[in-house]
Amino acid sequence: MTDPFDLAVSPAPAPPQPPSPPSAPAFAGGVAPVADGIAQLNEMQRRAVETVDGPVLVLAGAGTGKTRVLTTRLAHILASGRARPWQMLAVTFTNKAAREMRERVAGLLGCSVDGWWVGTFHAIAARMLRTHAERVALKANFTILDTDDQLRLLKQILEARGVDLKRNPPRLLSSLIQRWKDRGLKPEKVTEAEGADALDGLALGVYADYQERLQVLNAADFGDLLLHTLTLLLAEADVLERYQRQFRYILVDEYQDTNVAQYLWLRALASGHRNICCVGDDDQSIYSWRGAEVGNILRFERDFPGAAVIRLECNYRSTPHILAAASGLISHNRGRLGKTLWTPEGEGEKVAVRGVWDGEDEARMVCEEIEAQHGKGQALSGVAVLVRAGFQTREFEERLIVTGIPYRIVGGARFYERQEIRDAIAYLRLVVQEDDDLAFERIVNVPKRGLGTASLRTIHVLAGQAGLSLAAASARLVLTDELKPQARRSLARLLDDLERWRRGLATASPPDLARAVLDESGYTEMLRADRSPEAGGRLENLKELVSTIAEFDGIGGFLEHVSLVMDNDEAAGDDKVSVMTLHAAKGLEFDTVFLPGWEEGIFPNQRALDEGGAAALEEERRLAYVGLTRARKRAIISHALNRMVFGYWQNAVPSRFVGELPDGATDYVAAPGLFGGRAPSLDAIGRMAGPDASPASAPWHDAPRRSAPLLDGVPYKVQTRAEPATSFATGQRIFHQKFGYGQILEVSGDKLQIAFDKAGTKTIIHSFVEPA
DNA sequence: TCCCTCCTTGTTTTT
DNA sequence: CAAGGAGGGA
Repeated sequence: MTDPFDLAVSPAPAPPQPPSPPSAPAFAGGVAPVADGIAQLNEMQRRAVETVDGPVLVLAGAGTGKTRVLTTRLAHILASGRARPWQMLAVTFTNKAAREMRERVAGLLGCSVDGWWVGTFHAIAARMLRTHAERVALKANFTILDTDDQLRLLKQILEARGVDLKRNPPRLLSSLIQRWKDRGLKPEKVTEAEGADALDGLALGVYADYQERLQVLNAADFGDLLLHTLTLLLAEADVLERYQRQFRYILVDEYQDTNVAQYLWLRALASGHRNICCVGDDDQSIYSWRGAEVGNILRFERDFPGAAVIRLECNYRSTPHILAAASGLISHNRGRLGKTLWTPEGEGEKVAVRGVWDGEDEARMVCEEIEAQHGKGQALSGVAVLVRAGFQTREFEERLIVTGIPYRIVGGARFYERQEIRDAIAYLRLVVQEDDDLAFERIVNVPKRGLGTASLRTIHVLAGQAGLSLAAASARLVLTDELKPQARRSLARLLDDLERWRRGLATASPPDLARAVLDESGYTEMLRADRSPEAGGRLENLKELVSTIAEFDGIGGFLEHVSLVMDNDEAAGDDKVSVMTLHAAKGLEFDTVFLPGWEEGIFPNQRALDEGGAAALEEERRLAYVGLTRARKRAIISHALNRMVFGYWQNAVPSRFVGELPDGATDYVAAPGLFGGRAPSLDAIGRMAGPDASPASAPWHDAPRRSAPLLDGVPYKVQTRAEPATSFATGQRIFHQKFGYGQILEVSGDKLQIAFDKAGTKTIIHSFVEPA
């Protein structure tokens, strides 16, 4: 196995940067509020803010004011005149966190933060990459692929290799490739042994093909944003130097969630002045499945010797009982740095643990409790239902509707991932960049234009042979008789439309143009004609999309936003109950938190356990810890005894986590009639769900999937047909697949006038013809 | 080419 | 149980 850290940057032992000359503070108006802000901090927080130079690692437990420290620190550095705004780099993990940081800094300093380097890893990487795209053989206007594009591309590659898609689903390949990228490994960096291991070497080959295709398409996926930027920094000394010099201070949020690529990226940038401050909590590391390395926390002190380590342990959020429950639970984990959270608050309610009959009962119990709380004056916006996996939201949603409690599903099917939105975006992408083959494929027959697989194949063949984009190949094909008249006509129409819209880029306002595209393409009409229940909502979504575009400078800016900010920042202002996954809840807090589905198999999730073993169990436990620590006043855990899984009723064992909660902090109540009216002993639960308990694996986990025998397929090439055209002369006899034999009447460029013996006279591109 | 039906197959978590 | 894909018929 490769040690990814071998990629090390030469540590460029830059001279310790002298403290910047105390220039006039850039934010005269902001200095006083910043001083105020600092004055309100506790001692540890203040140290974390004021230890400005050199490497700093802040271990911040849940609810200890992490975000506050981060934003105050940023503001403090600026207000003290050590750096100008563009000399600060602040990276977060999620868009939500980035947004919050921007808002709070803007509030603190009383100025706009537009254009500052505050954002997610991906957004910042994209920004750097656009500036230096040509260094990694991309053009500055490269497309950022979404998951859907990625899968389609992989599917094409697999098909071209003749691989059985059922045994090697694109999703699996995608995640393997993604994992390599997370570790900062380009195809040539993956070691032989590891490459050969993954799907008998298939995966590595596909990875290489995939990267090649992305290059040709002038596209990058999410992983590439980081990977290419890393390449940039490691291979282009001048680029590295430029950014090292520019970013005098670096702040990193949610540091425990960084993956290897991100870590190397940070280390490269910080290796000169070493002014890097990372804030994280090992107990809240819940993204290892995405390549996050908690080890980065430990590595930090090694790579930045002399780093100041500051612990924030005073919790301002939760009651002692909630804190005790969370601490007790997390203490079952072995691999942790260890923190002791304490709170100045008084007693409060114990954590409620409820046993119920089944999922329906659970939803009913939750809704009744919400109504009761609401009756006592609890705002609904202070209530959250946190589930392990997305599909669990459904039964709550149903019950909430019946009960009439306003709610919002956070993060569910994200706005920009909906089909109609993607289609619309594909149209816009194609208007902006006609070479975008993936967008072309997506919309060429949506709405139906009679351009099915056969026509598309023809287009592909020509595109491959002539090295053209699909749109360019289509433009040539419509001048010939290669396609059926009907297909040819509608393809021509589509190309005309695109051309006209493209001209509109200069003249029409972005929203007007988008509306025109949707109407004139027939997309809107298609939805109107659709009688299915979703159609109405889809039209609504498109309207919303069009109005969103108005907020951006142009279509281009909008598309960048769409690719990177895939969440919809729903107005959180309304008084609604939030329903979301535990992952989505990280960084949030609520008065009342419901934690349903604490059952073996669901939480901890069986699949995670099967794949990740003991380490995965600890991550599940951290997830439980994250869930509990979201609660300010009240936490209600529940488990059902019967659960419908895949259409079958299964009886469920309470989660081992229930048994791990410290007795004194919890209050167990079983629904009347369960356990003969008495609570089961928590010991018993612990025993039932203990490490030895291995509940029957769900049916889909039975046997490890066997990989298909390696099909030594044709190496993937854009070209699907071999020979380049031979030259043709007037009068020559030729043969055509579809039209049969004929004689060439005229040669003009790559087009031939041919009199076919049976099919009449037609115009054909020479590559479809062979000498008779 | 498109539509319908049957069948399989699968549910983490997200930039 | 659902959704999505494959395959067959119009």
